[in-house]
Amino acid sequence: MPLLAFGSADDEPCLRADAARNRARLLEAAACLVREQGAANLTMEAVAAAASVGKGTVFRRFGDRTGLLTALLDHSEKKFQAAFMSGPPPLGPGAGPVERLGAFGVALLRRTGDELELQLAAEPHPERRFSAAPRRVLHGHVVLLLRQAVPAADCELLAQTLMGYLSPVLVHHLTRQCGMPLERLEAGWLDLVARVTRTDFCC
Amino acid sequence: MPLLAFGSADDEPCLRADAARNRARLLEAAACLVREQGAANLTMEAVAAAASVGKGTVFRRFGDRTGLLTALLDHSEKKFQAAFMSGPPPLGPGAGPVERLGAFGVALLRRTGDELELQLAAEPHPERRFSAAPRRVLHGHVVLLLRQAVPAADCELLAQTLMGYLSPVLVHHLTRQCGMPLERLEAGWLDLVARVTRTDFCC
DNA sequence: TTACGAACCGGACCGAGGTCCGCTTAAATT
DNA sequence: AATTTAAGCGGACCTCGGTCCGGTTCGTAA
Repeated sequence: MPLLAFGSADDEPCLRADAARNRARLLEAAACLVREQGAANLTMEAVAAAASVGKGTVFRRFGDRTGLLTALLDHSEKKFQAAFMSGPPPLGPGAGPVERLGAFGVALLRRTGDELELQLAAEPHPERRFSAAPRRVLHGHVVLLLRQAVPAADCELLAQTLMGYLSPVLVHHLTRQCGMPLERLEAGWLDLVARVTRTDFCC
Repeated sequence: MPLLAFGSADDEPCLRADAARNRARLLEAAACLVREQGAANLTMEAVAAAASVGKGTVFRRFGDRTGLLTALLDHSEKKFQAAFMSGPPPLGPGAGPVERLGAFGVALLRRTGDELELQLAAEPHPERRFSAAPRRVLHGHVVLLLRQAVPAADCELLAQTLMGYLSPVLVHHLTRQCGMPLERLEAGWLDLVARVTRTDFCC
């Protein structure tokens, strides 16, 4: 019963030395291939070959294509999570929930705008689309903010609605296929947040 | 230069007799297989075999897997379109835009609830997800109603948001994976419409 | 009736994601 | 150093969506 040391630095622990080395080589090779020929054209076999590794190894380590792409996005993901969970306001704690919600969407839109290729290619299969870890974290955060802003509403559903607006496929469609500038999406987001969180039934 | 007669009854015209016959056989075979083993397990080769037809024929007729599944949904789709475009209120013309919007979502949620399997399996690839014909029709209708209800808003974006709430994958996740009753989704829709279309900045 | 050409057909073929299983090797134990 | 064992490895293999192209058939027009 071997006891393995913790992972060298950043991610999940307990990988054997050779496994960790291969993992790193695979990620590097994948990133390189994505740079060269785009994420959409990335094939698992090419990654394996570029890393001088068997195809099976890729799948054992990352599960499937989506898993590999997601791993490529992991760094940016973690950074973003840190920003809205413990960073400075208005994104992080310290501002009001509605203001944070606005900042959250704008920041996420910009990040998605940058990594669009990867984000699109990394979209999980329908069954996992809402249960994938990164999505759950973002969703949970939105729920949290909504509960503060509009406690009376069905925040689960509202959060799903808002998250839908920020989904990579929609951003891709609106910016690339419809030619909208990202600024319009940002304005749309702020307006949406304002409408959704309007709690008063005055008049 | 042969001139072909119009299609027998319902759909696109100008199919050669044998082609039309094969098309019908394929649809019937596909429907049968879906009934028997579920839409998710439907393979194109099985459909071709069940219809006693070559594989190439299936793809020539329907383009791809999504096209075939979409064709299976075509009847229900047309019926639904007729209902909100020229049917009785509150779904059809005659009621106010907000009321129609509410009825639209509720009706669509119910329809999706029924055909969930098929709707999921028929989801187009990311590039076409928003440009597929059925989606464009529904989206256009929502835009129309929104322009009447909230002319000052960015109705394109608002419509995308609302459509996102009604997307089959989300409905599947909420009802099947989270166990929410459809009624909750319907209530959520009505609330969402109310929030989004609230036009007054009183107080 | 015959001849013609466009539309159609079928199934061999390809590419890529994903699985499987016998072999190898890192690491803990003695 | 020798032993043990679970984790890791690789690449043959499978499935399935999608393409291709030589042969066939339908519909038309002479």
